[in-house]
Amino acid sequence: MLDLKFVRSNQDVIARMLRQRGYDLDLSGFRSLDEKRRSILASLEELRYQRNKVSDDIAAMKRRGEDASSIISEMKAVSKEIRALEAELPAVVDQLNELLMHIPNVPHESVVVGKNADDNPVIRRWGEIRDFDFDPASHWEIGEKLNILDFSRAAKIAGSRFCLQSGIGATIERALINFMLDTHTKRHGYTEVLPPFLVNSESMTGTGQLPKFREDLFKVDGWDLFLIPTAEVPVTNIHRDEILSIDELPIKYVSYTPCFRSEAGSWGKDTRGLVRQHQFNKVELVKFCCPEDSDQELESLTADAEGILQRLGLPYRVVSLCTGDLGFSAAKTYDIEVWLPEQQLFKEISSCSNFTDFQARRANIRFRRKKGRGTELVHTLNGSGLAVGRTLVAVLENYQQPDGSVVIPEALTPYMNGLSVIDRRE
RNA sequence: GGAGAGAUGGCCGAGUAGGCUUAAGGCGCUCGCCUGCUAAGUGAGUGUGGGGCGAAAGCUCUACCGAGGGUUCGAAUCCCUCUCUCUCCGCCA
Repeated sequence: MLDLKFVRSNQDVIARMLRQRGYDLDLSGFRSLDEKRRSILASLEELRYQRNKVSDDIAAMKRRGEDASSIISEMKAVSKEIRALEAELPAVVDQLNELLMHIPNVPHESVVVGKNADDNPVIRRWGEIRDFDFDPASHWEIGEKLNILDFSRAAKIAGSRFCLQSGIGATIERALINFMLDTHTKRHGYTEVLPPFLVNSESMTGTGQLPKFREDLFKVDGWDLFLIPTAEVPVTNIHRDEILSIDELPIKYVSYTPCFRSEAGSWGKDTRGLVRQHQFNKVELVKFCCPEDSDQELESLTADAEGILQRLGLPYRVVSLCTGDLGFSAAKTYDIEVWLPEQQLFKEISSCSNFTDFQARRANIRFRRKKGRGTELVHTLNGSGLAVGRTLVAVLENYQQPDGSVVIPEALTPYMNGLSVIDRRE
């Protein structure tokens, strides 16, 4: 959510921003709603002032034992007026908030203007794409042959877009999770958190999934609880409605959670394999920092995520999302895309974003500086570090051998009880 | 699930037969003073959101005592509903 005062005095900036993002949003009602709100507030506060003052007079008269009945009946009318205005206000405020909640964040000045993903500039590449002397197989073929991925039984248990991993398939998932958590806690200085996997609607609103993206969520029937689509939701909400001390900043959390997404609107996309599932594991990085540090924190957060791919020896590239491809709450986003040899393309494996104060305003997360009074909103950032399922896809496909076995990256073998090759077992 | 107790500022903690409460007092913090340094002492200041005035520093009004309703001229205080925490009992991985 943007600042009301900012929107009020920067209508032209907002309009240009909406155009660049490809949004069609009518803001014509904003000014009149805003003025209506302020005029109601002005008369309301004037009346309250009067009421407070006269109430003191009544108290004083009563203490002196005087008769106050005529003033009291006078104030009855004032109170009635106050109640009428109080009843009028919420509807106006709600409409104004509704409008504000649907305005996306202002892109960072370094974000290029573009229509869609085709306009995303590639920032850098890392690693060498392996030259296969055979036709590389897809991860689902590899996984089913090795007896570690079982999509048909998962469909029986739960339906499409689920996977059952067994034996080494379960172990390597756990190994990847532990490898990522250890790397981020020991090498990159993050604090590990294990949050609830179900959250209430306030939390979903705080990070922006509600009200706009309800369709993407699984809701628990009969409860105000949703399955989390990403650890970003519970972890960012850790500090909802808090005022942090500047000494605590930056706060860096790493969190493993399963993620649950309905994937409404992506029917027919990535229907096979692990790439797009209703449930997948993810290790997420979340930061809270001072406004002046968030540009740099985004760079280091992205580098931390890249570090995982580098240690696993998986080739990737980093793209910067253009205005047309940028998410609703983000001011700037780097996507890290890993190379998948079977499809011959780079596939998103991490998305690292700076939300500036956009999420913090909605979730009411502030901090106080040592000198100077008042509070400021923190900046929040997050990024996958990494999507575990897609990392497994990349490992299986990039490390496959002609005989159908898969070499385990060196960094991972300590987490695999020393196992260095996944082979067909009887 | 049953019975009881509770929720007050950054923290602790008073305050409920409604009105001199502008939410006492303490801790912490900030800025002074004082003393070789530290500690102690001492003086002042110190919540958040919103509105208005102002170039600004600031001034002023208003709301906020877990959340939401209600009673009243007036609610931290009385009534109702809900949420959460604690104690005991029951059930349970």
